[in-house]
This record gives sequence, structure tokens and C-alpha cells, in this order.
Amino acid sequence: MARKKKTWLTILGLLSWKPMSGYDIKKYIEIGLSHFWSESYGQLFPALNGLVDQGLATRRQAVSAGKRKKNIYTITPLGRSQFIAWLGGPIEQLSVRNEALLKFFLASKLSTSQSIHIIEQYRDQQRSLHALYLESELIYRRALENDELPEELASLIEWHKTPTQRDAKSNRQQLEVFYLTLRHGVLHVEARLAWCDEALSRLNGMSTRKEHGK
Amino acid sequence: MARKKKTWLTILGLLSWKPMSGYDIKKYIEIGLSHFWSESYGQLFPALNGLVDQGLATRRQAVSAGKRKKNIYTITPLGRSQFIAWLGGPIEQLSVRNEALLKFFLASKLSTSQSIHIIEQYRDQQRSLHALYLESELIYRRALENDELPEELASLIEWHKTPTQRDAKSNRQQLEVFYLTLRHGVLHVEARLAWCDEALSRLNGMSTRKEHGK
DNA sequence: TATTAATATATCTAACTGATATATAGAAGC
DNA sequence: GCTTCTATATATCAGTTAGATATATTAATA
Repeated sequence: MARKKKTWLTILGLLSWKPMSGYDIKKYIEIGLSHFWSESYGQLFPALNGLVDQGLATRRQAVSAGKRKKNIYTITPLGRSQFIAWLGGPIEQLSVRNEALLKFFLASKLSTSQSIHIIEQYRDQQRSLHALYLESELIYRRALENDELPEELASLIEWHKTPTQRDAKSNRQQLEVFYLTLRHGVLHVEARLAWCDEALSRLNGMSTRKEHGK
Repeated sequence: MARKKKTWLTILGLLSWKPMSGYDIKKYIEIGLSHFWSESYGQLFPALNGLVDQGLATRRQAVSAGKRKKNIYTITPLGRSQFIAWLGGPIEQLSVRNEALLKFFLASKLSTSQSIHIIEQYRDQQRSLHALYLESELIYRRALENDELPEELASLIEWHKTPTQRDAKSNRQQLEVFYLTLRHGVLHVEARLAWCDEALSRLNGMSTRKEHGK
């Protein structure tokens, strides 16, 4: 009954930017979208076949010097119109699966030290993530200030070096969307770290009772 | 190769609290875990059959007055030990699927007004959620202050009315875990709302150029 | 008396994840 | 010159999950 096909629409959205191979698409998603979305190979290639079958994209072979041949997919007008239609539609509620919280919840009848251990693992995970995100954030911020392309995005963004009024705006817009979606990730990680602090201090408050509650 | 079975472990975790029917489990997850976890009927009942087959839980029929008969599942020692083993293991990275962010990212080469519209939808969704969460938060906070059971949890928590030292602690602990996991949700919703403000102000800054950047 | 809501269990298709298989090309190490 | 490692590139499968829907029964409402 064609219930979702989010993978299809995600691919169409990326192809609406520029033609890409399956591998390109996977890398694009990993670098640009991993803070809030993911797609697996298991979905990607069947979806590409489906898109071609349904006339939403076309496939052609390309052999660039020194590389092995690859399939380049290009969006069709039909594909573009389906992408636009989806964009305009309602937005589905986001879904999360947070195993740390699940364990914390389910472990609550066991020892407090078990609960604390779970939160500490969670906090450590999020701290490493935070360090990574802040590094990227700095790079983007500098790039936006100096109108320069960070190397990591060199393969993803078509950067106009001749800064006409129009090109400069396009450059800025592309950087901006990477920056803003990363900021979304940063704010979430910080929320999680704040929660860990809050939870740890409450749990400590519970084990050492009669303390004045923070 | 039995790669995951998170549904199985979630069910075992809940059964480690008390025996329940499939329907009870579903409701428990919806009320208590929905901020960070979900399970569907499609997994739940086959999983319950699997648990019984593998000797991790037992099933018995119960007919309470005026209600239709139901199957009550009880965890076995084997089930409990598998649950404990999983709790002690490493915690998987959390996964998110945020369609709002996906659309925002993919729409970035279209008009700014399209992007703004997507963020506004997202913000409105999160605002309603925020209102709901704050209501619950207030209820829990009051419950914790007055050592009282909020009605919504009456079916989920076994509340000891005779407040021996030990029972009072159990009461508090159970409230605390509901409160803290809700707080996790609240902090996340607030992070999303903060992001919407940040994103909207940056997008407005871009469309009305020459403004002094905030 | 009819309809709706809540309780309770079950099933199916479509979608998705993660692991793994396969192959080519360039780089690194020895 | 040979092996090994990494990056590029595509593909597939088994296990897992989501979401819709079917089906009864009892209680509440109109």
C-alpha cells in the first residue's frame, strides 16, 4: 500500500541537488544527515532500482579516470514533483530509540549504583559526541565568517569561487544548512549532558538521604 | 544469529517488575516509555510467544470479575538472568529519525519561505508536546513533594499506603524514575524549541541582508 | 437499543537494520 | 615486486521493526 518509502524520498531530495551514485548518496547521508537521519545499504540499492523502474530517476554509467565505473542517478521531472509534493505535506512525529534511557528505566528497581553506572556510560558517550560536534561547529563558523569552504565538504558542496552576488548567496546558503542542522545536534547533546547531571545529582541526593535537596 | 531482540529484553525488563498481560505491557510502554522508546503490537505478541517457547517467561490465564479473560506472563529465573546480563552490557548508540530536520535539509535549495514554513510546523509540534510534558512534570513534582500517587500511574505503580521506612523509599524510587525520564523528554523538547528560534532568526537575517547579525 | 470506547489478542505487509559478500583501484609497507 | 590495507562501489540476506488492520468482549453513553 506504499505506506512510506522515506528512503525513496530522501534519495530524491539529494538527487534534486545534483546527480549522484549510490555510494555518493550513502556518504552524503553519513556526513550531512547522520545527526538526525540514517539509511542503510540494504534499503539504498533496492530503492535506487525502484526509482529507476518507476521513472523517478534515470541511471547512466560513468567511468572517471582511474576509478572503477559507477552508476550515476539523475532525478526526472516526475521524481522532482513527487519530492516537492512530499515536502509540502505534513511532518511525521520524530521517533527515537534511546537504549540508555530504556535501561535506566528498567533498572530502577535494582541497585542505585547500577542506575548511576548506566547514566555514566550515557554521559561518556555523549561527551565524546559533544567534542566531535563542537569541532565541526567551529569549522563551520569560521567558514561562514570567511566565506571559505571547509575541506570535509569539498566533495559535497559545489563551491563557486567567482563570487558574483548570486553565487556568494548560494555558497552561504549551503554552508548555513550544514551549520544549522549540526547546531540541532549540538543542542540535543547538550540537553542530554544536562539531563545526566540532573539525574546523577538527584540519585545521589536519594542515596544520601536527609541531605538538603538541591 | 539472534542479533538484537530489543523487544524481548524490553518485555523481560517490564516483567521483572511484575507479571503482566500483553495489553498491560503495551500500555505501560505507551505511558512510561514513549518519550524514548516504542514497541508495536506486531512485535509484542510474537515476542511473548517466543519468550514462553524459550522458557524466559510463563503464561497463565486469568479471569478477573467482569473483564474478559487474559494471558498473564511471568518472568522465569532464566529470563531474569538474561535481562540482567543485557543491562550490564554496552549501551547502543541512540537512533533518531527526524523528518522535520530531513525536510529542512533537503529543502534548503528551494525558497527561504519553504524552509521557514517547515521550521514553523516543527516548532508548533514541539510546542504542543511541551505543554503536555510540563503538565505531567507538574503532577510528578507535586507527587514527589507530597508522597502521593498521581491517578494516571495508579494502574502502573504498586503504591504502599502504609509508609514503613522501606515502602516509602520504594514509592519514591518509582515516582522518581517516571519523573526523571520525563525530564529527559522535557529537556529535549526545549532544545528543539531553542533550535527553532535560532534557525528562524538566522534565516530571517539571511533574507533581510545588511542587517546587523545577531 | 445502538453506538462508541476500552480491553484484549493476533496477524500481515512493507520497511528497515546490520552484517556480510564481492570486486576494483590506489597507497603503504617491506 | 609482493602483500596488505584502505577507499571506492554495488549488492543481498536474515533478522527485526512499524503500522495498519482484524477480531472479540465488556462497559459506558446516547
